[in-house]
Amino acid sequence: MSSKRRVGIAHFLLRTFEMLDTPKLKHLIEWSTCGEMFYIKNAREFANKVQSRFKFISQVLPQYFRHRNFQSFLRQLNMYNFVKKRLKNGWNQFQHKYFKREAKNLLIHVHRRSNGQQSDEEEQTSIFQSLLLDQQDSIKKQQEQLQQIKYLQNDIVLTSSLLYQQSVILQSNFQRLKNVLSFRLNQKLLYQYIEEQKQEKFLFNTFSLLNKSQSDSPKLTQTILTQNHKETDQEPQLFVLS
Amino acid sequence: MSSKRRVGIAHFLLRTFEMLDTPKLKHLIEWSTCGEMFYIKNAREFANKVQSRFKFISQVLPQYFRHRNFQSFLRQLNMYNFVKKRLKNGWNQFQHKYFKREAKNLLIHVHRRSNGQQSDEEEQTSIFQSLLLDQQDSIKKQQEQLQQIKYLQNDIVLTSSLLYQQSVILQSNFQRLKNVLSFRLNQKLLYQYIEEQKQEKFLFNTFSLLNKSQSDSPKLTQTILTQNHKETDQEPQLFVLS
DNA sequence: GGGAATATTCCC
DNA sequence: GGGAATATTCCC
Repeated sequence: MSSKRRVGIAHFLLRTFEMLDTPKLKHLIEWSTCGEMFYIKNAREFANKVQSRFKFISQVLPQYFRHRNFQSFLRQLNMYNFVKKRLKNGWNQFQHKYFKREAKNLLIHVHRRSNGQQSDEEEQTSIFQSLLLDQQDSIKKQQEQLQQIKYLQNDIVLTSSLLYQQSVILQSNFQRLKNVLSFRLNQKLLYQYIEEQKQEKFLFNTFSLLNKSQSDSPKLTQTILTQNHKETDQEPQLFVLS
Repeated sequence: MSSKRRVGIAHFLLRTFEMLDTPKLKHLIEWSTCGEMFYIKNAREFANKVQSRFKFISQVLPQYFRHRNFQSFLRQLNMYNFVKKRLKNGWNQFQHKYFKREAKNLLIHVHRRSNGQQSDEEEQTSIFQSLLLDQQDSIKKQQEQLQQIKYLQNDIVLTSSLLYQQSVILQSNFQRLKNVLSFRLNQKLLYQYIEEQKQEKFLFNTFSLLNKSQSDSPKLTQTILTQNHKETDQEPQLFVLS
């Protein structure tokens, strides 16, 4: 029956998919949010007809095909049975059952039409397998993202922990200095010191508030507090002059 | 042909799946790492035969079935054509083609055996659809996880930033205090102060080292440093007595 | 070299 | 949008 079919994916489909995968072209050609269809936003510029005095502004179509005619591009889409729709804002919307952002493996099922109509029946099993492969790709990508986030999170926890250590010890230094000063310094110096205390206390309160609002995930804060508490062997409280 | 098949999923399968989904039971019944099979680690306790003087320690089987006999549980697994294997460490391993952690929708294809052998042929399409649904579930769950992690990470970055602010301002206070002291205090007090300086410098160096080692993800540190730098309008350097 | 599929152009 | 001619590629 359909044993004559090409093995690979049509060049036209690959190039078009490639275009859609190029962030720099988002202002001209872009997937819909859900990735089920795509838009061509400015056919003129997309086809590279915009001329600025002596040279073309962009080089889109000819970068991907051997021409710079929007009509030819349309003709191809048509041969592959894409459904075109003209949107109110002037964009062209194109859609195909097997042409989706998250399902590159489905491309193999997009067939060029030769004579009249093409046979609508496909090897359903083969299509399912393509879908499965695409989904597996998605899962793999997400897992990689997760792994990277985890690594970064470890770094962040470490950084936070050290920052907290530093602040606790600084506080402790302040404490000792204060003890000395309370005996030795004159009244004027004490006033200045009190001002600094207020400032410090304000910061500490800010931080406490932040902790409270993180009720969804108190783990990090918990970790930092306990961890450092042990090491410094000192209450991370603020001392009060009185 | 196979039009006689049950509509829903067998209660036994659902309950067993549920058990495996219960973290508190991980010491008794748990999926393998890959989720392709599961283990029962202590048949005796799992079946709720362990008695501590006057009462049963756990209440596993009877929470899910109307009995507390491991043999009955085994019989069910057997009727559903699970493959049993006894591991060296005493655990029981069970496996079924369509009973997998990440493929709950496949459960519909686990059939109870009525007479001799069950028919091995399945509606392949239906199975593919189940697999697709399961994978979609996985993808959706992971996306939600990713989103939550991203939110948390934002919070953490904010926390770190505030902590760093605090430490920089404390350092600056120290600086000012030192300037006063260098005029007013006697020699003995200065010595003590120098000691504190050393301690603080040690911490700061430690922190600097940490930053260096984070070459894989220097973004956070970068953010913190620049952000705070602007706000305090002061070099976060250590001052030296000389 | 040449059949056949795909790509591009032309035109109604 | 789609038929048809031509151009190009692929492959035996």
